[in-house]
Amino acid sequence: MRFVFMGTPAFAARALEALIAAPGEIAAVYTRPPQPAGRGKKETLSPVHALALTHGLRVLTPKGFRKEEARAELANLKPDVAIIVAYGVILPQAALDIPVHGCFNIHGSLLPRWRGAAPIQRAIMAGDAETGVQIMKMEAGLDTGPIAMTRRIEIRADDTAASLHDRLADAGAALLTEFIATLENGSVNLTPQIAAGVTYAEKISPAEARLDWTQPGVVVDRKIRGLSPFPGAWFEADIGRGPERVKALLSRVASGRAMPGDIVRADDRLIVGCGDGAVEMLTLQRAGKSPQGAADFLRGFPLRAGARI
RNA sequence: CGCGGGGUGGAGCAGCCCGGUAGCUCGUCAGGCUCAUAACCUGAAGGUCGUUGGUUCAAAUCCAGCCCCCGCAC
Repeated sequence: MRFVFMGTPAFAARALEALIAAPGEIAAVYTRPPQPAGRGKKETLSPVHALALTHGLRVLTPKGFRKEEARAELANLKPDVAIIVAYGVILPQAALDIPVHGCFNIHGSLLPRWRGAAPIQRAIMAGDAETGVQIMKMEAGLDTGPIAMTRRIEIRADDTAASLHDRLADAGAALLTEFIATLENGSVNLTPQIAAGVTYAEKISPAEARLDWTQPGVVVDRKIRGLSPFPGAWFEADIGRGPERVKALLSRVASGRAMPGDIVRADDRLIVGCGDGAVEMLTLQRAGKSPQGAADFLRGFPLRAGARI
Protein backbone atom coordinates (compact mmCIF):
# COMPACT_ATOMS: atom_id res chain seq x y z
CA MET A 1 0.00 0.00 0.00
CA ARG A 2 1.37 3.36 -1.01
CA PHE A 3 0.41 6.27 1.26
CA VAL A 4 0.51 10.00 1.23
CA PHE A 5 0.16 11.70 4.60
CA MET A 6 -1.09 15.24 5.09
CA GLY A 7 -1.12 17.02 8.43
CA THR A 8 0.34 19.86 10.44
CA PRO A 9 0.10 20.05 14.26
CA ALA A 10 1.09 17.66 17.04
CA PHE A 11 -2.20 15.80 16.79
CA ALA A 12 -1.30 14.89 13.23
CA ALA A 13 2.30 14.08 14.06
CA ARG A 14 1.08 11.42 16.47
CA ALA A 15 -0.86 9.82 13.62
CA LEU A 16 2.14 10.04 11.33
CA GLU A 17 4.15 8.08 13.88
CA ALA A 18 1.59 5.30 13.64
CA LEU A 19 1.67 5.38 9.87
CA ILE A 20 5.44 5.16 9.86
CA ALA A 21 5.28 2.12 12.13
CA ALA A 22 2.62 0.46 10.00
CA PRO A 23 3.32 -1.67 6.92
CA GLY A 24 3.30 0.19 3.65
CA GLU A 25 5.22 2.90 1.92
CA ILE A 26 4.95 6.63 2.55
CA ALA A 27 5.44 8.35 -0.79
CA ALA A 28 5.39 11.84 0.70
CA VAL A 29 4.28 13.93 3.64
CA TYR A 30 2.36 17.12 3.02
CA THR A 31 2.27 19.86 5.61
CA ARG A 32 1.73 23.58 5.77
CA PRO A 33 4.74 25.66 4.70
CA PRO A 34 7.16 26.86 7.41
CA GLN A 35 6.00 30.22 8.66
CA PRO A 36 7.42 33.01 10.78
CA ALA A 37 5.91 32.21 14.13
CA GLY A 38 6.49 32.57 17.81
CA ARG A 39 8.73 35.04 19.62
CA GLY A 40 11.11 36.71 17.25
CA LYS A 41 9.10 35.47 14.31
CA LYS A 42 11.48 32.70 13.42
CA GLU A 43 10.73 30.34 10.60
CA THR A 44 9.11 27.37 12.26
CA LEU A 45 8.58 23.90 10.88
CA SER A 46 5.30 22.22 11.74
CA PRO A 47 5.47 19.23 14.11
CA VAL A 48 4.61 16.96 11.19
CA HIS A 49 7.34 18.53 9.10
CA ALA A 50 9.95 18.04 11.81
CA LEU A 51 8.93 14.43 12.40
CA ALA A 52 8.96 13.64 8.69
CA LEU A 53 12.47 15.01 8.35
CA THR A 54 13.83 12.91 11.17
CA HIS A 55 12.54 9.84 9.34
CA GLY A 56 13.95 10.95 6.04
CA LEU A 57 10.55 11.25 4.42
CA ARG A 58 9.90 13.44 1.45
CA VAL A 59 8.13 16.63 2.55
CA LEU A 60 5.97 18.77 0.29
CA THR A 61 4.52 22.14 1.30
CA PRO A 62 2.28 23.52 -1.45
CA LYS A 63 0.02 26.39 -0.47
CA GLY A 64 -3.02 24.62 -1.85
CA PHE A 65 -4.37 22.33 -4.53
CA ARG A 66 -6.26 24.77 -6.65
CA LYS A 67 -3.38 24.88 -9.09
CA GLU A 68 -3.11 22.08 -11.59
CA GLU A 69 0.60 21.93 -10.87
CA ALA A 70 0.08 20.93 -7.24
CA ARG A 71 -2.45 18.24 -8.18
CA ALA A 72 -0.13 16.89 -10.86
CA GLU A 73 2.62 16.57 -8.28
CA LEU A 74 0.27 14.60 -6.04
CA ALA A 75 -0.84 12.41 -8.93
CA ASN A 76 2.77 11.64 -9.80
CA LEU A 77 3.23 10.12 -6.36
CA LYS A 78 0.64 7.53 -7.43
CA PRO A 79 -0.84 7.14 -3.95
CA ASP A 80 -3.23 4.32 -3.14
CA VAL A 81 -4.58 6.16 -0.12
CA ALA A 82 -4.13 9.57 1.48
CA ILE A 83 -4.37 10.04 5.24
CA ILE A 84 -5.28 13.59 6.22
CA VAL A 85 -5.10 14.81 9.82
CA ALA A 86 -5.56 18.46 10.77
CA TYR A 87 -3.79 19.55 7.62
CA GLY A 88 -5.12 23.08 7.44
CA VAL A 89 -5.34 23.13 3.67
CA ILE A 90 -8.58 22.61 1.77
CA LEU A 91 -8.60 19.72 -0.65
CA PRO A 92 -10.87 20.31 -3.65
CA GLN A 93 -12.71 17.36 -5.18
CA ALA A 94 -10.14 17.20 -7.96
CA ALA A 95 -7.47 16.45 -5.37
CA LEU A 96 -9.61 14.07 -3.31
CA ASP A 97 -10.10 11.98 -6.44
CA ILE A 98 -6.40 11.35 -6.98
CA PRO A 99 -5.61 8.54 -4.50
CA VAL A 100 -6.93 5.23 -5.86
CA HIS A 101 -8.80 4.28 -2.70
CA GLY A 102 -9.60 7.81 -1.65
CA CYS A 103 -8.68 10.20 1.14
CA PHE A 104 -9.33 9.41 4.78
CA ASN A 105 -9.40 11.87 7.62
CA ILE A 106 -8.87 11.40 11.34
CA HIS A 107 -11.13 13.75 13.24
CA GLY A 108 -11.29 14.46 16.98
CA SER A 109 -14.97 14.25 17.71
CA LEU A 110 -18.02 12.04 17.30
CA LEU A 111 -19.40 13.32 14.03
CA PRO A 112 -21.59 15.01 13.07
CA ARG A 113 -21.00 16.81 16.35
CA TRP A 114 -18.15 19.31 16.23
CA ARG A 115 -17.32 19.41 12.58
CA GLY A 116 -14.54 21.87 11.93
CA ALA A 117 -11.42 23.35 13.45
CA ALA A 118 -11.59 23.15 17.25
CA PRO A 119 -13.50 20.00 18.24
CA ILE A 120 -11.47 19.22 21.34
CA GLN A 121 -11.87 22.63 22.94
CA ARG A 122 -15.52 22.88 21.99
CA ALA A 123 -16.37 19.51 23.45
CA ILE A 124 -14.96 20.45 26.85
CA MET A 125 -16.48 23.92 26.80
CA ALA A 126 -19.88 22.47 25.99
CA GLY A 127 -19.64 20.07 28.90
CA ASP A 128 -19.87 16.93 26.76
CA ALA A 129 -19.54 13.72 28.75
CA GLU A 130 -17.80 11.92 25.96
CA THR A 131 -16.15 12.56 22.65
CA GLY A 132 -13.99 10.43 20.44
CA VAL A 133 -11.92 10.06 17.38
CA GLN A 134 -13.10 8.84 14.02
CA ILE A 135 -11.74 7.96 10.63
CA MET A 136 -13.93 9.02 7.76
CA LYS A 137 -13.73 9.07 4.01
CA MET A 138 -13.37 12.64 2.91
CA GLU A 139 -15.83 14.51 0.75
CA ALA A 140 -15.72 18.06 -0.49
CA GLY A 141 -17.93 19.21 2.39
CA LEU A 142 -16.49 20.14 5.78
CA ASP A 143 -16.15 16.90 7.76
CA THR A 144 -19.26 15.40 6.15
CA GLY A 145 -17.94 12.07 4.90
CA PRO A 146 -19.03 8.56 5.90
CA ILE A 147 -17.43 7.00 8.97
CA ALA A 148 -15.09 4.03 8.76
CA MET A 149 -14.05 3.64 12.39
CA THR A 150 -14.86 5.13 15.76
CA ARG A 151 -13.26 5.14 19.18
CA ARG A 152 -15.11 6.75 22.06
CA ILE A 153 -13.30 8.67 24.77
CA GLU A 154 -14.73 9.80 28.09
CA ILE A 155 -14.28 13.44 29.06
CA ARG A 156 -13.30 13.75 32.70
CA ALA A 157 -14.14 16.57 35.07
CA ASP A 158 -10.49 17.51 35.31
CA ASP A 159 -9.67 17.25 31.61
CA THR A 160 -8.01 20.15 29.87
CA ALA A 161 -7.71 20.68 26.14
CA ALA A 162 -4.15 19.39 26.49
CA SER A 163 -4.95 16.21 28.39
CA LEU A 164 -7.90 15.35 26.16
CA HIS A 165 -5.86 16.20 23.08
CA ASP A 166 -3.21 13.71 24.11
CA ARG A 167 -5.70 10.90 24.69
CA LEU A 168 -7.47 11.61 21.43
CA ALA A 169 -4.19 11.75 19.56
CA ASP A 170 -3.15 8.40 21.00
CA ALA A 171 -6.54 6.92 20.20
CA GLY A 172 -6.36 8.33 16.70
CA ALA A 173 -2.98 6.77 16.16
CA ALA A 174 -4.20 3.39 17.40
CA LEU A 175 -7.29 3.67 15.24
CA LEU A 176 -5.16 4.44 12.20
CA THR A 177 -3.14 1.29 12.78
CA GLU A 178 -6.34 -0.74 12.84
CA PHE A 179 -7.67 1.07 9.83
CA ILE A 180 -4.63 0.26 7.75
CA ALA A 181 -5.18 -3.41 8.50
CA THR A 182 -8.76 -3.23 7.27
CA LEU A 183 -7.61 -1.38 4.18
CA GLU A 184 -5.18 -4.13 3.35
CA ASN A 185 -7.72 -6.90 3.58
CA GLY A 186 -10.32 -4.82 1.80
CA SER A 187 -12.84 -4.83 4.62
CA VAL A 188 -13.38 -1.12 5.08
CA ASN A 189 -16.99 -0.52 5.99
CA LEU A 190 -18.39 2.98 5.58
CA THR A 191 -21.42 4.31 7.45
CA PRO A 192 -22.96 7.67 6.55
CA GLN A 193 -23.08 10.25 9.30
CA ILE A 194 -26.48 10.60 10.92
CA ALA A 195 -28.38 13.68 9.91
CA ALA A 196 -29.26 14.90 13.38
CA GLY A 197 -27.01 16.63 15.87
CA VAL A 198 -24.76 18.55 13.54
CA THR A 199 -22.68 21.20 15.29
CA TYR A 200 -19.69 23.18 14.18
CA ALA A 201 -16.55 23.72 16.23
CA GLU A 202 -15.60 27.23 15.26
CA LYS A 203 -12.16 28.58 15.97
CA ILE A 204 -11.75 30.24 19.35
CA SER A 205 -11.62 34.01 19.12
CA PRO A 206 -9.39 36.00 21.49
CA ALA A 207 -12.42 37.80 22.92
CA GLU A 208 -14.06 34.49 23.66
CA ALA A 209 -11.13 33.45 25.81
CA ARG A 210 -11.83 36.17 28.36
CA LEU A 211 -13.62 34.91 31.46
CA ASP A 212 -17.04 36.27 32.30
CA TRP A 213 -17.74 35.89 36.03
CA THR A 214 -21.45 36.41 35.51
CA GLN A 215 -21.63 33.03 33.82
CA PRO A 216 -22.39 29.98 35.97
CA GLY A 217 -19.40 28.45 37.72
CA VAL A 218 -19.64 25.25 35.73
CA VAL A 219 -19.42 27.24 32.50
CA VAL A 220 -16.45 29.26 33.70
CA ASP A 221 -14.71 26.06 34.77
CA ARG A 222 -15.29 24.42 31.40
CA LYS A 223 -13.99 27.42 29.56
CA ILE A 224 -10.81 27.45 31.66
CA ARG A 225 -10.17 23.75 31.08
CA GLY A 226 -11.31 23.78 27.47
CA LEU A 227 -8.89 26.54 26.55
CA SER A 228 -5.95 25.25 28.56
CA PRO A 229 -3.14 25.73 27.88
CA PHE A 230 -3.86 27.25 24.51
CA PRO A 231 -5.05 29.89 23.88
CA GLY A 232 -5.74 30.13 27.60
CA ALA A 233 -8.75 31.64 29.34
CA TRP A 234 -7.84 34.86 31.13
CA PHE A 235 -9.05 37.66 33.34
CA GLU A 236 -7.73 40.96 34.56
CA ALA A 237 -7.03 41.84 38.16
CA ASP A 238 -5.45 44.81 39.92
CA ILE A 239 -3.38 44.70 43.09
CA GLY A 240 -2.41 48.34 42.97
CA ARG A 241 -0.24 48.55 39.88
CA GLY A 242 -2.92 48.75 37.29
CA PRO A 243 -4.82 45.92 35.68
CA GLU A 244 -2.75 42.85 35.03
CA ARG A 245 -3.64 39.98 32.77
CA VAL A 246 -3.77 36.55 34.34
CA LYS A 247 -4.31 33.26 32.60
CA ALA A 248 -6.32 30.53 34.29
CA LEU A 249 -4.94 27.14 33.28
CA LEU A 250 -6.70 24.74 35.62
CA SER A 251 -9.78 25.02 37.78
CA ARG A 252 -12.60 23.09 39.31
CA VAL A 253 -16.13 23.88 40.32
CA ALA A 254 -16.34 25.02 43.93
CA SER A 255 -19.20 25.37 46.32
CA GLY A 256 -19.88 28.84 47.58
CA ARG A 257 -22.10 31.78 47.04
CA ALA A 258 -20.89 35.25 46.16
CA MET A 259 -21.37 38.05 43.72
CA PRO A 260 -19.76 37.46 40.31
CA GLY A 261 -16.06 38.22 40.47
CA ASP A 262 -15.91 38.38 44.25
CA ILE A 263 -12.94 36.66 45.85
CA VAL A 264 -14.46 34.09 48.19
CA ARG A 265 -11.20 32.78 49.50
CA ALA A 266 -7.56 33.69 48.95
CA ASP A 267 -5.37 32.10 51.58
CA ASP A 268 -3.73 29.00 50.19
CA ARG A 269 -6.55 28.48 47.71
CA LEU A 270 -8.24 30.87 45.35
CA ILE A 271 -12.00 30.74 44.90
CA VAL A 272 -13.94 33.23 42.83
CA GLY A 273 -17.69 33.77 42.82
CA CYS A 274 -19.58 33.34 39.58
CA GLY A 275 -23.10 33.99 38.34
CA ASP A 276 -24.11 30.70 39.87
CA GLY A 277 -21.76 28.98 42.27
CA ALA A 278 -18.04 29.53 42.31
CA VAL A 279 -14.82 28.32 40.73
CA GLU A 280 -11.56 27.39 42.38
CA MET A 281 -8.49 28.41 40.42
CA LEU A 282 -5.85 25.71 40.68
CA THR A 283 -3.18 26.85 38.24
CA LEU A 284 -2.62 30.44 37.18
CA GLN A 285 -0.09 32.28 35.05
CA ARG A 286 0.80 35.96 35.11
CA ALA A 287 2.04 37.64 31.97
CA GLY A 288 5.75 37.03 31.70
CA LYS A 289 5.77 34.31 34.35
CA SER A 290 5.59 30.55 34.33
CA PRO A 291 2.43 28.75 35.47
CA GLN A 292 1.98 28.54 39.24
CA GLY A 293 -0.26 26.76 41.70
CA ALA A 294 -2.80 28.93 43.50
CA ALA A 295 -0.79 29.17 46.74
CA ASP A 296 2.38 30.29 44.97
CA PHE A 297 0.41 32.63 42.76
CA LEU A 298 -1.20 34.32 45.75
CA ARG A 299 2.15 34.88 47.44
CA GLY A 300 3.26 36.99 44.53
CA PHE A 301 -0.14 38.39 43.60
CA PRO A 302 -1.89 39.08 46.91
CA LEU A 303 -5.57 39.09 46.09
CA ARG A 304 -7.69 39.35 49.22
CA ALA A 305 -10.93 37.69 50.11
CA GLY A 306 -13.74 40.16 49.67
CA ALA A 307 -12.15 42.00 46.77
CA ARG A 308 -13.76 41.86 43.37
CA ILE A 309 -12.08 41.14 40.08
C1' C B 1 15.98 42.48 13.40
C1' G B 2 7.61 42.20 15.46
C1' C B 3 6.20 44.32 20.91
C1' G B 4 7.10 43.26 25.97
C1' G B 5 7.92 40.97 31.15
C1' G B 6 11.32 38.05 34.11
C1' G B 7 15.88 35.24 36.22
C1' U B 8 17.47 37.59 44.27
C1' G B 9 18.41 31.57 50.41
C1' G B 10 13.69 25.28 49.19
C1' A B 11 8.78 28.16 46.94
C1' G B 12 6.66 33.09 45.73
C1' C B 13 8.09 38.19 45.66
C1' A B 14 10.30 43.37 47.15
C1' G B 15 14.77 46.07 46.57
C1' C B 16 17.20 48.20 40.97
C1' C B 17 14.96 54.59 38.39
C1' C B 18 17.87 58.14 43.19
C1' G B 19 25.08 52.66 43.70
C1' G B 20 27.21 51.85 49.95
C1' U B 21 27.88 44.68 51.91
C1' A B 22 20.13 41.59 51.34
C1' G B 23 14.27 42.30 53.10
C1' C B 24 9.14 40.23 53.17
C1' U B 25 5.46 36.05 52.90
C1' C B 26 5.58 30.71 52.93
C1' G B 27 8.39 26.37 53.85
C1' U B 28 12.38 23.72 56.84
C1' C B 29 14.77 22.83 61.78
C1' A B 30 14.79 23.73 67.25
C1' G B 31 12.23 25.44 71.44
C1' G B 32 7.70 27.55 73.74
C1' C B 33 2.30 27.99 74.31
C1' U B 34 -1.97 24.69 73.98
C1' C B 35 -6.48 19.19 75.35
C1' A B 36 -4.78 19.62 70.39
C1' U B 37 -3.49 21.71 65.62
C1' A B 38 -2.17 22.92 59.18
C1' A B 39 -3.18 28.13 64.61
C1' C B 40 0.03 31.38 67.70
C1' C B 41 5.07 33.03 70.01
C1' U B 42 10.60 32.84 70.02
C1' G B 43 15.03 31.48 67.80
C1' A B 44 18.10 29.08 63.92
C1' A B 45 19.91 27.17 59.36
C1' G B 46 20.06 28.48 54.30
C1' G B 47 21.80 33.37 49.21
C1' U B 48 29.13 33.92 44.87
C1' C B 49 21.51 38.46 43.88
C1' G B 50 21.41 33.69 35.86
C1' U B 51 26.41 34.27 33.57
C1' U B 52 30.92 36.92 31.60
C1' G B 53 33.34 41.36 31.38
C1' G B 54 33.39 46.87 32.16
C1' U B 55 32.71 51.67 35.06
C1' U B 56 33.54 52.91 40.38
C1' C B 57 36.69 53.74 46.63
C1' A B 58 32.16 50.63 46.47
C1' A B 59 27.24 47.13 42.13
C1' A B 60 21.60 42.98 43.24
C1' U B 61 21.48 48.22 41.94
C1' C B 62 24.94 51.69 36.18
C1' C B 63 26.98 49.85 31.00
C1' A B 64 27.96 45.82 27.23
C1' G B 65 27.78 40.68 25.63
C1' C B 66 25.90 35.72 26.46
C1' C B 67 22.46 31.75 28.49
C1' C B 68 17.54 30.45 30.19
C1' C B 69 11.98 31.20 31.19
C1' C B 70 7.49 33.57 29.83
C1' G B 71 3.06 37.13 28.07
C1' C B 72 1.13 39.52 23.47
C1' A B 73 1.05 39.46 18.36
C1' C B 74 1.64 35.77 14.44
